[in-house]
Amino acid sequence: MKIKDIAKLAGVSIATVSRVVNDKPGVRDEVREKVKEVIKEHEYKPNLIARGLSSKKSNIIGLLLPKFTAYYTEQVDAIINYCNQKGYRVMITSSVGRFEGELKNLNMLYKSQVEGILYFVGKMTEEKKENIEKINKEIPVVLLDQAIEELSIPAVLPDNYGGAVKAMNYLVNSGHKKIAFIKAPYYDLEGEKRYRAYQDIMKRNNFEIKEGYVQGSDYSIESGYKAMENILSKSDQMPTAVLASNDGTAIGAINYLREEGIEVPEDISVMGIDDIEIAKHFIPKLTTVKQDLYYVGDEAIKLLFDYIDNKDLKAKKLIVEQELVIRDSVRNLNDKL
Amino acid sequence: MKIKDIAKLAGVSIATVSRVVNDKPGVRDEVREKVKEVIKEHEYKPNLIARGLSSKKSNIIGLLLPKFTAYYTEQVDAIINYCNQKGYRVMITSSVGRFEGELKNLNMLYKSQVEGILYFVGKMTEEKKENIEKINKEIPVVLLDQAIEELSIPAVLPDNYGGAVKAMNYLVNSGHKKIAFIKAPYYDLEGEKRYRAYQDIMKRNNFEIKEGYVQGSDYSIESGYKAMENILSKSDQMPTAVLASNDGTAIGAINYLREEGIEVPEDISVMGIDDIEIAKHFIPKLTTVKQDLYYVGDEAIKLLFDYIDNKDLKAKKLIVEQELVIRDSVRNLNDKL
DNA sequence: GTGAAAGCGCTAACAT
DNA sequence: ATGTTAGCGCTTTCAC
Repeated sequence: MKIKDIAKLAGVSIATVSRVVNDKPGVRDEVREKVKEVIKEHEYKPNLIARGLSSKKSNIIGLLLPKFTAYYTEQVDAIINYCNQKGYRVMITSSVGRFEGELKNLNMLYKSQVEGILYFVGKMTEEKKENIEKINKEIPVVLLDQAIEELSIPAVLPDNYGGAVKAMNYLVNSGHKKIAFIKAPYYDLEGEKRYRAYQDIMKRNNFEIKEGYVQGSDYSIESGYKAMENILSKSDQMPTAVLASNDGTAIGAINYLREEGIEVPEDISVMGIDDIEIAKHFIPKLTTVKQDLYYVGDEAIKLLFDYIDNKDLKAKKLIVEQELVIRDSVRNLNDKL
Repeated sequence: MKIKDIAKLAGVSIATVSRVVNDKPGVRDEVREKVKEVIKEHEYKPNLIARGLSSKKSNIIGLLLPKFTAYYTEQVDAIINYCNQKGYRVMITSSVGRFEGELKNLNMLYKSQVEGILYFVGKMTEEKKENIEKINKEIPVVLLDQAIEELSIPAVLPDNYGGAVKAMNYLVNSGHKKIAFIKAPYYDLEGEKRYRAYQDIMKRNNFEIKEGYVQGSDYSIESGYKAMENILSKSDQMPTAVLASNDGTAIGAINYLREEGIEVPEDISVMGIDDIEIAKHFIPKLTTVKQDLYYVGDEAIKLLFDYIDNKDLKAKKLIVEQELVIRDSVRNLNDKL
């Protein structure tokens, strides 16, 4: 069934059918009803590809992810919901970490005539920056996870600096002075902000960052376990608390401590960042800083549509606040045990 | 840049450009090189929408999910990877649980001329069955999560019955006789199979399913907590082990037990199903049955392509085996403590 | 081996 | 208010 068939069946021209399909004015109610009837009876469904070609508007939003992991589900969920509800379709792409794949996928979206791209940056590189800048000249792009400081491209980011500050202040207010830190991978610019927050708060309080207190991770639970091991083995003074860059590494750290017979939070306090689902069910329930990822996704897609509607919009960088979630993994040293 | 511009620039016809773009024969090497050069220089990228209309082949696969949750990430990851690598794009859709939304999304995929649909069924209803049957007459559909017994539609399913049997046998071999069960939600047909396995194994061993031993859940951690509470309060004889329908409810159950001061696995053993990421990091490390979801997704997309290539293929229902993962949450009653 | 031309199924400008 | 028609950017016969 195509528009031509419906036109013939309804005894009108294809232009008229097109008008009623698209709810456009200029058709007598009587005729409109008749056409609608025929459409319904024959279950006519317009070919969106043809429509796209003709109208030069695809009604498709492109999504570009590095590897597809649980971290993205809420954001992607928000994006899909918003688009589907608005009558937009979303084309999703993931690059399994390899950069060539990412470039290929970016081009695929471009060739698909998507109206805008939501780009989850993941690991930022110079090459990537160039490509993003280039594509953004043709198609509106909104960045997630990481912004490009020097470029005027809209982005929505969690307030990682502010969130880490909140975490650190909570630790400090709970009486902790010897605080260790599990770092994000080096390429995560946003992770660097958390590290800066850690350093700033330590400095502001005149707490010394002892040797061995800062250990790296790749955000995995396993790397958190390893980092905790390093903190203990490489510090001559045991910390009373450790702030992990995400909940996963916090969980890994706790696991290591337990295996060593060190109680959390009695002996050492551990704090995470993210508030992933398991955080509130882990034992001890994880004290962390919440990042509302559904909200982040929602804001990002809205920003993208703003940007599509008004390409000249000043590129806006939206910072989403994080909020402290106090649970059981941090001990208040001011209290008696 | 469109094909016409390239043709002019290269001094050939658009047909020739089309041939080289699509790596088709019938072009002198010399000319082919020349055209490629021009394409490269001007970064010409073919408009896939136009190609789709002209060739009547969209190169798009549709994905239909109920709500988008962490459970789907691995499967979706596998699907996207496979498609992207094959030069296919994937259009993703999620229905936030509401059925009207699902029907709308199904039509959206249809109108988008997708070449095949991967349908994560979630909750099965009569209405849904009809719609699936109908759409499958036009577009190849492969079902995930749940099959429709009476319809000849390909599906790939985890072997939920077999998996639960493995879990139960492990419990039995570990000396457990008083085994409780946390059920899946009623609408999950696959969950029912796990329940049947539980009943069958209990019966085969002449173990009594005591009152209160079977409690419902909605798969959430919270509902597992609640189910465990019910098991304890409604049974006059405490079980020595409980099999949960998924890892989430197993974790909820363990949390409840710990709060009650009941040790796992010393006092009560708890076993899950799924092997979600946190399972191996939870304390105690969760004994469970592994369902390789990446594999499931991979098989599903392969099956879909088979189906697309050969629509008359006898609809195949692929059952993916599950495997026992022994960790620390089940006690062997045959051992001394 | 190469090009001209006829669509693909729509939308949108232009007539009427 | 309705119809005619010219594209949209490609692929694909069919001639040459």
